[in-house]
Amino acid sequence: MLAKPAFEVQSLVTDAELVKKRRAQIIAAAVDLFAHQGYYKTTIQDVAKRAGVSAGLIYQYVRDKEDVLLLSVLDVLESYKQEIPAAIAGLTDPLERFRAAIMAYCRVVDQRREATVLAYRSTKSLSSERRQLIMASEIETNALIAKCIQDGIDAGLFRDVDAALATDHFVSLAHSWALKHWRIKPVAGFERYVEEGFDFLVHALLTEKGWKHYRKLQAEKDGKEKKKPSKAR
Amino acid sequence: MLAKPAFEVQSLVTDAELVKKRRAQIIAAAVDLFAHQGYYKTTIQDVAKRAGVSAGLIYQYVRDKEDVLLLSVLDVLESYKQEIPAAIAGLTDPLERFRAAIMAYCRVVDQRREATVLAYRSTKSLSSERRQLIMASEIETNALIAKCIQDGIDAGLFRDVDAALATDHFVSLAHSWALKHWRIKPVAGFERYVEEGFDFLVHALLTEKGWKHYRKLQAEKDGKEKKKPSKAR
Amino acid sequence: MLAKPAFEVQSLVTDAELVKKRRAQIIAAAVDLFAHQGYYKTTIQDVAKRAGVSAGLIYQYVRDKEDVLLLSVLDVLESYKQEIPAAIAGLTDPLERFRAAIMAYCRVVDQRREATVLAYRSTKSLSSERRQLIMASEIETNALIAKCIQDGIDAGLFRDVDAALATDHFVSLAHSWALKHWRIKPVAGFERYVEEGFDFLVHALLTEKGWKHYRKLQAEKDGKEKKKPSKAR
Amino acid sequence: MLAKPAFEVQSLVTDAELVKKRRAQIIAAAVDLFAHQGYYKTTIQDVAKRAGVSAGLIYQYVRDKEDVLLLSVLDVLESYKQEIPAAIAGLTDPLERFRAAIMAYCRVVDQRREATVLAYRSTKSLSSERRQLIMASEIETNALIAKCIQDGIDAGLFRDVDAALATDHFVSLAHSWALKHWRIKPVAGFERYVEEGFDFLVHALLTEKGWKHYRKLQAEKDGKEKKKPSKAR
DNA sequence: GATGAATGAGGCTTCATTCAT
DNA sequence: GATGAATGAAGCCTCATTCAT
Repeated sequence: MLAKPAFEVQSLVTDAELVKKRRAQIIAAAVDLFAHQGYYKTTIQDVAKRAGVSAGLIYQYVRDKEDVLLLSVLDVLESYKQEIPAAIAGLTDPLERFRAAIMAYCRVVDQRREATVLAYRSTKSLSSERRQLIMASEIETNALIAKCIQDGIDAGLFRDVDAALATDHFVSLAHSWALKHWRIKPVAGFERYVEEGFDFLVHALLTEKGWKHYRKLQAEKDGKEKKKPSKAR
Repeated sequence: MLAKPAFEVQSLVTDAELVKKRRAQIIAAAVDLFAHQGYYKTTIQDVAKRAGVSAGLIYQYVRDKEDVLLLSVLDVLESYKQEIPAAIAGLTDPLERFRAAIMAYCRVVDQRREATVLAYRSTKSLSSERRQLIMASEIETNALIAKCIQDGIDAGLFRDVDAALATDHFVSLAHSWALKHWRIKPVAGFERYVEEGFDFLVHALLTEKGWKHYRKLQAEKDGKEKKKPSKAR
Repeated sequence: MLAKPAFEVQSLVTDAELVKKRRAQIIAAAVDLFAHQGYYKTTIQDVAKRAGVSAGLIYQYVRDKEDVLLLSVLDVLESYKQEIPAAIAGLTDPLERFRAAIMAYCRVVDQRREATVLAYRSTKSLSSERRQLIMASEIETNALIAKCIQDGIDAGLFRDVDAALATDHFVSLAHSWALKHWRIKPVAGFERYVEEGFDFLVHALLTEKGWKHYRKLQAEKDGKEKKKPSKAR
Repeated sequence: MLAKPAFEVQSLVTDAELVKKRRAQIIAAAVDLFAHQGYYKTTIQDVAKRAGVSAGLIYQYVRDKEDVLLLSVLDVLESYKQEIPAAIAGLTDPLERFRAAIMAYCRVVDQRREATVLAYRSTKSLSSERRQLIMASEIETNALIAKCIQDGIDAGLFRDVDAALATDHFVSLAHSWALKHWRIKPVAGFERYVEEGFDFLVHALLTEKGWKHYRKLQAEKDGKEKKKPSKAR
């Protein structure tokens, strides 16, 4: 999924349509391979073979191997920036919006679990210049979450905490699912992990007023679903 | 700091004392280099030079380069297992113990920030067999925290949550300081990050009874320190 | 300047006029690039871009990259064969003709200094078959000079030396200006280099009779120019 | 022949004796291959094989392939700087010394004909920094010749010409033997080429006094040798 | 005739590992 | 036990050449 073209990376090929197509091909192969065997253990030949192109071709679309990594990581991060807004579109209640945003974040992390780990591990392998792009993308995503929290604060549902710092706890929730999957999965499936994780953290955020609202929403949900009552109350 | 010898790694040299000394030498150099330039960009020759030994020597104390990584990461993780018990020794109050444990965790992460990132990034580079050792170490550390939480639950100070899952949120707090340092540092120094982070998360844990106790402890602390009142209440 | 079409090089294109035009385009770009960055550091893509054509096009007018080099070097050598006869046309005095020939040689070398160096450096890079063409061209040029010397000998102005061997000294004069430019230029500009160089070498050639004639010509020239009296007498 | 160690090129190996030996090995192979097939057509693997070492080894003694070229060319140029002083040591007569110097120059060029061509062709392939070293070496050699000429001028044997410019003509004589060998060899063997070449050029240099001296030396030589009377008188 | 995307062979270089001293 | 020179496999990247459009 090549969300937003990383126009910063130059290509020798001029046809924009082709560049987009080829890059998608290359990045799809690269994300897959990098995520599973790591950046350094994956050769450009591997990527080429997986993408069904020649090794030389890759160098018509990226400058070097590191560029492939950059594009791969950006591709993952861009998918966050796509999914979160999509998930909260249409929702108006601040608490619901916030919940939906976190759930969407967790969901996309789950869908691209290995890729998320890749993004985590590989940023340091990039040149400082390229690392900036990654960081910028991460900041953008965080801003989406922070906005939800701030809206909750403004609505009196959340305590008046530093939205940016609070954001990190929820972001960590999503990331940890990928990073600590090996440990968490055995004790809790994705659903329970996310539900309980959110429930736990939101406890730290809700005001008295927020509490009532939260319980009402839970009740509605439980009514509809009649299942998975969270253990923590 | 080579806490507990990773006896699993074989050495050609028999003198245990010498093995310990040489490994400490090698690992100190390796952690430093791996943490700053990454595992793959660091050569064995680099490590040898930094450690003040010959490249050949290293192969008398480890099987291959990956062993050096394993020992390096274990070294970092061991330091967690050392610091946390040391920090809570002597404390009896469950809340105080828990707080001290988390603070110690954060502190050691801060002291070895780059090394913590190394541990995070590199686990996947290890062979599955070696990765088990890392995971085992992490589980041990987590158990230290989980025990504190369980004690709090048993004392009626914390809600009856899944201690293992709750542990993760606090562990993430410590790890995030290293992983997201570039983003967090500018908005909050270590002290504030840790204080507010703990305060935020503990909100999600405290029972009514726990609340009163927590406030009393805070008051005592503030009384002693008369500074840095946390913004979030 | 594509003096005489190197008809030996085959082209896929049949229209002779077009071949001539395209080759001139390609060679002009190639000479420039080869001369400045060397044959091996110049890619066909470079040449194509400079010539304003596609890389594929070049292969419709030459067999391979070496052909481009051959044509480039021939182009340079052909310009010698053009300039020298042009310079002595109209002159009848053997000494004047000789002088004019050498001066013309030096001048064209000066005008295409980098290209001359290219011709020097690159002959060995060509296949033996192609090298023959280069050598043949050089021999032709030398013959032009040798003829002048022989005429001088026949006129009793020059000693009865081996014209072919004597030719080399004067040819070296011209070539050295290009080859040793970096060293000579700082101590002597083109004018002085050529004047003194010719004056020096012609000393070795003149008979008693030639001497008188030479001095008369110099006097006439000095009379006209009233400047730059050569230091060597 | 590794005349003077090119200390400017760094090596990873510390043992100076070994560096000298290995470099000699590598350079001998490289000069040979570069001279015959050209720098770009020769691979490092070729050099390694010819030198009887592994490809990796070479990189313990040079930084990159260009360094091998630099050392190769310097090696050739250094041999000039060795031979010329050796040839004139013991001689006192300025004309004899000059003659001996030129003859030595021609002789060493003849002995390392292909290598001389290499030096000529390859200088431009070097980075500007490395090219400086080559130029410096060439200037040193020229200074040896220029000194001889100046001595001849001071002794009243040679005309008062610019010694540096006159040097070039004689240097060209030596170089041309290598560069134009394919053309000259068929018409004149080395002996005749050098004898006549020197005789020709020295004509341009001698004063009346020098002339007499030169003829006397020639007579002595002819008396001793009773052969090869030069055609030019 | 012209284009330029695609190919893939091949070279330079690095570096984990070995082993003779 | 320690050294460090030597090895050689392997990877990134370039670029001459081709060919479908």
